[in-house]
Amino acid sequence: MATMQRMQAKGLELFYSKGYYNTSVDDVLKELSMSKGAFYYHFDSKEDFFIQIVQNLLARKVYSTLIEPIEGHENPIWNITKCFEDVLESAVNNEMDFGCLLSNFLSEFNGRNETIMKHLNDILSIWEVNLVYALQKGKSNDHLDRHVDCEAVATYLMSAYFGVRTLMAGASPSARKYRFMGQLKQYFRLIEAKNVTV
Amino acid sequence: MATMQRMQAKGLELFYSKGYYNTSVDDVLKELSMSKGAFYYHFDSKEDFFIQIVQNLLARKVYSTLIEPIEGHENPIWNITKCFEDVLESAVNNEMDFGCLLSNFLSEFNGRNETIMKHLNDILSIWEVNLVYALQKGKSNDHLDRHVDCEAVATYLMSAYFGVRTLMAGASPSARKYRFMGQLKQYFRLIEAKNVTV
DNA sequence: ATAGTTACCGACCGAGTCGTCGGTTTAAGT
DNA sequence: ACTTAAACCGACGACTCGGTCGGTAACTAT
Repeated sequence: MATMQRMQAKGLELFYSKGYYNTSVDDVLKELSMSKGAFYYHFDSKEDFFIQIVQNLLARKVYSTLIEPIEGHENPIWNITKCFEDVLESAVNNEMDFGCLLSNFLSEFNGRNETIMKHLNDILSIWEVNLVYALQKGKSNDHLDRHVDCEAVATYLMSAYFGVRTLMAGASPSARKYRFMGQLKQYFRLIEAKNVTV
Repeated sequence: MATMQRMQAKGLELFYSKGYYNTSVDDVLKELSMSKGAFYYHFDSKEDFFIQIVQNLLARKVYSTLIEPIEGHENPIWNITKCFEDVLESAVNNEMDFGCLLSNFLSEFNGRNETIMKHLNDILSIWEVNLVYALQKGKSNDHLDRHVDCEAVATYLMSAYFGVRTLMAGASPSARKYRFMGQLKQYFRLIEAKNVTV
């Protein structure tokens, strides 16, 4: 049991830094000083290994970093702002960012592995559903303008988040985070209660 | 000459659909019915091949689809809206989207190949510079509110674009494009002249 | 004691990878 | 007709990859 978890944790770490196709099973094993036999005792294949990681580690971490923080009955705009701020700050500090992982893996597997894409899309849609739900609750609590299209806002927020992570990977992450958050806050003023939107 | 260009065009096509690390030189050669000899006569290595493609094809296409359309003295907001609309529409129709390519490659090479990352970042920063310039010109032409932070808007727009492309790759691209563009237009109302922003 | 199960080892296989190299064709120059 | 060089061929080497398999040590049940 502990072995499986060690393998998964290290696997996620390497897949995160080098990508799935660019990380070999031997790479993972070498870092753990373990053998091929141990690996194939616990997992059917490299793909199975990855899917286990997605379900056990990625899904839970996306939940705890991107979904849980925006639950509750407070103003969803404030919650989402705080959530993005936190997660981007940890990204600046080179900590593992599970939302970014999701976005990277979506790019890497898109059109290349249907099975894995399905699992990733499941996580994506859970995030989406929860965002929409949080926004709708915000509407009924009079935090959001009642003309707001919650699905559209959710799509827009997910886009913006994925995009800024790609961009931050390129150069000057700190400056880009700052600029991005500034504009996001501007955007949020639009959908706040008391503003009229279409 | 013609041979090199055929190779590069096919190379871009395959790297786009399968990724760089997941496409072998033999894959490209097989589709062209050409030999290893021909390949290594024209290019030093697979990496050299890719860099040539980036400089010759990707850079030019990014220019013609994302930069040229927003040049000129008209309202940059209108230009950018139209530009994004067009390029996302072609993405919906499964045509090759060079902005998306840029974003995919940024993910794929991030932390894995410094040399290639440098070339990609060059293209990225050309796009950024031109966006900022177009926005600044819009400010002096009174299309944009004069309090707008052009760098921040550019960062935000690039983020949003990259993100929505990642998201559209997942599922229901058409619906997501529609929702995204709707919110983008809302955002643009904020930075138009006559609105006050911070 | 013995038999069975769990967890693990690591040599090995075949397929595929990038890149090399000796050789061939084609076309132009003299 | 002869030389030369550009363009191209494809077998091959060196290596990496995911995955297999026969073996083994430790523990448990009987």
